[in-house]
Amino acid sequence: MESGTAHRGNRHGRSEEARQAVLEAADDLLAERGFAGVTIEGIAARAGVAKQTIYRWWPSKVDVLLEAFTEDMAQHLTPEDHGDLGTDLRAHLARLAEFLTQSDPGAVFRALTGQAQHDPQLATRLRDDHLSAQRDRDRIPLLRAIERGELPGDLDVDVALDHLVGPVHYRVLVTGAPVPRAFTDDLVAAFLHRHQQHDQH
Amino acid sequence: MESGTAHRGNRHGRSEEARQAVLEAADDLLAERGFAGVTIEGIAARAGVAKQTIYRWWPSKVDVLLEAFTEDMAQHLTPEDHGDLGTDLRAHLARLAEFLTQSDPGAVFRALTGQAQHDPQLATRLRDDHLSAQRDRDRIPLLRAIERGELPGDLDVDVALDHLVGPVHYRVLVTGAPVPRAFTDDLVAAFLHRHQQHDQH
Amino acid sequence: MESGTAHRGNRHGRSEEARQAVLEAADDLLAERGFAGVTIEGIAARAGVAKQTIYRWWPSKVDVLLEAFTEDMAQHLTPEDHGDLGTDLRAHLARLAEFLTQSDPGAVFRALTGQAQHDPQLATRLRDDHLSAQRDRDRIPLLRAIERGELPGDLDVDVALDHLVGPVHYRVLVTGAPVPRAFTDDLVAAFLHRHQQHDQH
Amino acid sequence: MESGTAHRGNRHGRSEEARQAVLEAADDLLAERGFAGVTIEGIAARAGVAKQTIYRWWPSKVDVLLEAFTEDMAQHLTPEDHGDLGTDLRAHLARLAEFLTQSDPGAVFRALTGQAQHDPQLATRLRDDHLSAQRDRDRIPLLRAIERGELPGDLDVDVALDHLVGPVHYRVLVTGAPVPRAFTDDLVAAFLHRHQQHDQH
DNA sequence: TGCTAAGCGAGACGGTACGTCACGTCTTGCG
DNA sequence: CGCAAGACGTGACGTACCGTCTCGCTTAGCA
Repeated sequence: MESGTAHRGNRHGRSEEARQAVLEAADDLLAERGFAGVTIEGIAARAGVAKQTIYRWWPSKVDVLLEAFTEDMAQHLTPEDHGDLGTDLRAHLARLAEFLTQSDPGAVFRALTGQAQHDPQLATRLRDDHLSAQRDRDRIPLLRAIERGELPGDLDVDVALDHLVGPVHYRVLVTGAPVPRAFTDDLVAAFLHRHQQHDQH
Repeated sequence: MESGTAHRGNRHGRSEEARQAVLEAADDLLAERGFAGVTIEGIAARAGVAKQTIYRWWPSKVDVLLEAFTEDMAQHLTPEDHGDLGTDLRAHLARLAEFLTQSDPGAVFRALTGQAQHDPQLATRLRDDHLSAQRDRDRIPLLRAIERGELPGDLDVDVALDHLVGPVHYRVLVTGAPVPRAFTDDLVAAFLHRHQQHDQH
Repeated sequence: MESGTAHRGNRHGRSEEARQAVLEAADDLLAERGFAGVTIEGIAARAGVAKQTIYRWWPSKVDVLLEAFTEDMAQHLTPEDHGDLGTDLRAHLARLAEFLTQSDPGAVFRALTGQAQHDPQLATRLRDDHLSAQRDRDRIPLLRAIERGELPGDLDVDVALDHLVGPVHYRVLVTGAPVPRAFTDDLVAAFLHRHQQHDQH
Repeated sequence: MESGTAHRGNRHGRSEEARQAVLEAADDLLAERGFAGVTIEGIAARAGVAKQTIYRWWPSKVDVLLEAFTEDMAQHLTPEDHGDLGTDLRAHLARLAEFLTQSDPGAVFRALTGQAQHDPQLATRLRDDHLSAQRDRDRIPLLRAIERGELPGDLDVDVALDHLVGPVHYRVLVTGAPVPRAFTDDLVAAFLHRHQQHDQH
């Protein structure tokens, strides 16, 4: 885009080159030195970019991380359709656990969620711009199951979601315990046991 | 002990007066200005204490908050015994929700948990020194129920706990959604439905 | 040069405005509160300048004073030519005494010379960068007199200078005795008596 | 004195042991790290003495150094009587030069004189308590010469002294030039040339 | 084909907080 | 009652980043 040519200084708007360098530098610094080690000065130095260029396009360092984060999130965590609620949920929760505990964008998510505890504005932005989209994706298997008649039509989908993904986030953010497949499968089992007992077998 | 006399600087060690002033100042600053507004300089100024006195006894501001937090936590969140699992759990989860969302030490907990996402050492300390004690308290109603025969002896208590308190923490730390009594009661209902089905109806 | 425009922070380097404010503040503080009262923090506060700006350009407070001193010194203490050795020397020594005991830059000189007793590096710098230039100026009347034939060509000019200015510095730095015109005139008389005895009477 | 027994804590007055340890520690620190490296805390630590013990007996670190200095000074620099003014003066100035440039107490003298440029109170104390005694000793050869008739009775002895010792101090404190025997002998020669010309032949 | 305006790198600036050092005062318990 | 020990309030140190600013270079699109 932008005609594709690299350039330093022009009148066509921002340099895509600089933007990418900033996002990568921020990601790298987070991985290498943790959240506190991400500083505007550090990003600028590592990206070979002027501080002013960062301030021109991002209000703060969390915004840089948010943008870096956004690019990666949707690819992961879009649930597939296996035609069966239990299979869908087991697969999705397992992917969620792996995303949160293993992936680089998962690390960014944890850092941003941590920072959001200190910064209500960030919390709001994180929820509105990013988590709500993810919640929408999370909802898909349940809505499909309702359509299929596997779940009652009056199910409170949001509460159901909290029961399913809540314990996973709790382990990741609070106890630090691992989130093995057995744990996520058991969550799904509990959920199905409650809401599908009469339909089962 | 020590006959209770206040003293400022002597060979018996630290001034209890200064210690209390620091802890209170840190708590107040967290409540008023958030985690970023808690500063060693700010604590010192508000507590009427020298910076050096803080550095003498606490390695960092999170250690001050941790100590302040410890003093408050146990009082809250020790579950009572109503002789009935459902009643115990409903009461305990409601108290937990209220602690996390309404109380001052709950705010400290959220801040420390947030910071722990950036600082693995803090995460470890928080879990080992504080959360594990709370987990032990959380376990009490379940263990009592097992003794009473209300729950099967082979129940995985830790997993059960994650199912119960996980969604509450998830709402508090991630979605920011409120945690009303209906939500916690429903968590308990789901739990009882699964593990006490034979006794029900 | 540079068209003389003031500027605060740009790639051409430092702000002349800030530089002047720092030098003046340092001078003022020395005059008002003495050497111990000259503080980087104090200079910064009085000059309305950030501490970092001082550290960026001067390694220590003595360097600030040295620079402030340099600006003032040459104006004073450049000997005039009266065409006569005795007149030249009497005028020059009187000016020196007045400079050392009465003037602000004289106070800076005393402070720096005092500090140089504690700091050999400063001593070297003070001698090489500043005192040697002054010694060169001091030498002028003697060299002119040699050219005129008033003094023998083989006179050891450096030793002669020590005889002339040494007692003045001694009173200023050590005994604290006043240095009246009679004292400096007498020094000149002693000097002329020794080296011009054939011309006398 | 003090009954001679070493003691830690008693009611017989101060501990001579502690006093000596403090003076030695101060001297050592001055030699090893310079004036800025002499701190009350450092003296206390090295002497194995409590800070309070130092503050009890000395108002400041310069007082410690002053006391250490006093013990050494008189031994040096008491002029001998050779029966001849020129011999007396040449010997005395040579001893003075050696004291100032080579000896440990000479280093203390330079440090204290340096500090006196920043601290008028110290300057006064230094002059009244120490330099005036030395001036008295310096005067002896001249007074003896006046008695012997080698010098006129109306000689201004103080001015004469300044002419003799001033250039030596100037080299030591200001230019840092060496003070060889030739320099001091020449000072004496100049002095004798002026005041004894009629007696010479 | 030069003019001109926007994005860029560089980096100085006024600030705030950091964590350290030494100050001089104090309070205690031992000898 | 002098002493060792050492905690205390105070204030300056020198450093790291913050977010703002000014500058000169580079480059495209317009004149």
